[in-house]
Amino acid sequence: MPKYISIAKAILRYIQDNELEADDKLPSIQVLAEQFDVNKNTIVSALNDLERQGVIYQVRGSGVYVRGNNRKGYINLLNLNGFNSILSQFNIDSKVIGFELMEANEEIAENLKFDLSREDEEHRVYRVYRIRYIEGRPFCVEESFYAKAIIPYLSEDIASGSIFKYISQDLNIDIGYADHYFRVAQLSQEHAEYLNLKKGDPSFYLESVMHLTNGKPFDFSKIVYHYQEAQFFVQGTNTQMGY
Amino acid sequence: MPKYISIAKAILRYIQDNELEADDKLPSIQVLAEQFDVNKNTIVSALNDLERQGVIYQVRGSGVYVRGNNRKGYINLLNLNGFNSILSQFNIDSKVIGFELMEANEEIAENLKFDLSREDEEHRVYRVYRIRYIEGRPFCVEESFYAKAIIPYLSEDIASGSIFKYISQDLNIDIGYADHYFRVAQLSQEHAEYLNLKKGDPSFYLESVMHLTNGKPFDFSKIVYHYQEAQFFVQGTNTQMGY
DNA sequence: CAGTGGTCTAGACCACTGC
DNA sequence: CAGTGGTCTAGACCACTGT
Repeated sequence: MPKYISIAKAILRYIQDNELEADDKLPSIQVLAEQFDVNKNTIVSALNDLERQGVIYQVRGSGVYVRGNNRKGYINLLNLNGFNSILSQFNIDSKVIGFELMEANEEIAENLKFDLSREDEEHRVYRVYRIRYIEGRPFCVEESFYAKAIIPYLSEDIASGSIFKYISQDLNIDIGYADHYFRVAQLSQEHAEYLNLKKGDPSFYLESVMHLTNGKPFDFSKIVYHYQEAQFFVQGTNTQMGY
Repeated sequence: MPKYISIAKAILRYIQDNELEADDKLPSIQVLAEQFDVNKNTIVSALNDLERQGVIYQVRGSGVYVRGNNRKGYINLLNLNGFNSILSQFNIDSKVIGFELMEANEEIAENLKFDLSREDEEHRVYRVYRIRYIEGRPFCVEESFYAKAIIPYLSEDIASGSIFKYISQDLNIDIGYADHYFRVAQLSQEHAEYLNLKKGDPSFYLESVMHLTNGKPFDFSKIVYHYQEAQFFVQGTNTQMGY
């Protein structure tokens, strides 16, 4: 692991352990460089990483401050698949209600960038259909498709836990980035039953495509959230690049 | 403007002008450094910026690739307030239905971090209530509160255009970061009328707090989106910092 | 193994804040 | 004006990809 990442982790731990709140000041870059015995630029990299994740903000000429969110009960949308798993203070549990190895249909192929006209390509996907619970309450219904070409093995047992953890830690596959698309929709009868709601109730509908670090998509997911449990937040940082 | 920012802009323009698509390859860092006549590290900074914005992805040992196209008709959530305004290919129009200078109530004070017990502090905010149209269709109802201490002047006329542009370009105020909180809700009678929908219809409800680069919040907004028009996307990048 | 991205250092200079 | 963050350079070395 690069120095700047482990330093970023250490700073994050420092913030959490000392229960620093929003707008509390961190030591200066110079001091941090001395403490960690690295060059100033390495600290700058670590801080840029933390800034990007919404942990801190930096003010030129002044100092480095804790950004700290946030409202309780809101879930970081960019956190969903294990990304930036800071503050994932929730107990997540899963019940698998469908599991199979199947051929990709058109929708799946498009999102996972399969070329269905090629015979020599692996077009099978693991389909995982599960209800996820947060602190014991039904939270969302998730239908995920994992490219077998990239995820060679998956089982119902694994799917009942954290698939993300299995992929990144056991298979040692590097997850790179994800695209999330979402909108509001109305519940179908089936989804309503799983979520203890009524047909036609509003719902939060999310589609995600996850990619490896080399740009290959390996997971396409469709998730229907319980509208009373699903409260999200996203932290944005300006980039000077507008216009 | 820093070199790496203008280089990032140039690269983005290059991608757009040449209509590069997802997974197309960019010149190597070395080549870019020669072309722009800067040090390799400056190119690295520019590319990191573009990566953070979801424009490209980098593969070690291989090259730099365009991350590219999102689905059409989806709006970048982090784009809403002028952030990363790449691909803002929409015509946005506004009709002001309420405008006043008022005292902050508790909710506003909390979000803008006013200390209401202090007599010497400016607690007034500009309240802007407007309907926003996208390509002529009602898109959302927005109620925004701008801290007068930071935004000294605002008018109904300005509010009918882009307030963001006014703040950043005319007032020359540096916008730093924003927190977005959202969930699904049901429409009130009033909102339904503005959006040409029915009371009780599902809606996408967003609250945002925008901050200056020095961490001071200056805008608190509550936005109700038309559930058929509001389709969003967010691009996430993994950070190696999980767990 | 040649080419490419990723990290790190040492040092310089600049822009800004706050006393 | 001292301190702090922001940018940039020159150069070194490492990790990985693809042929």
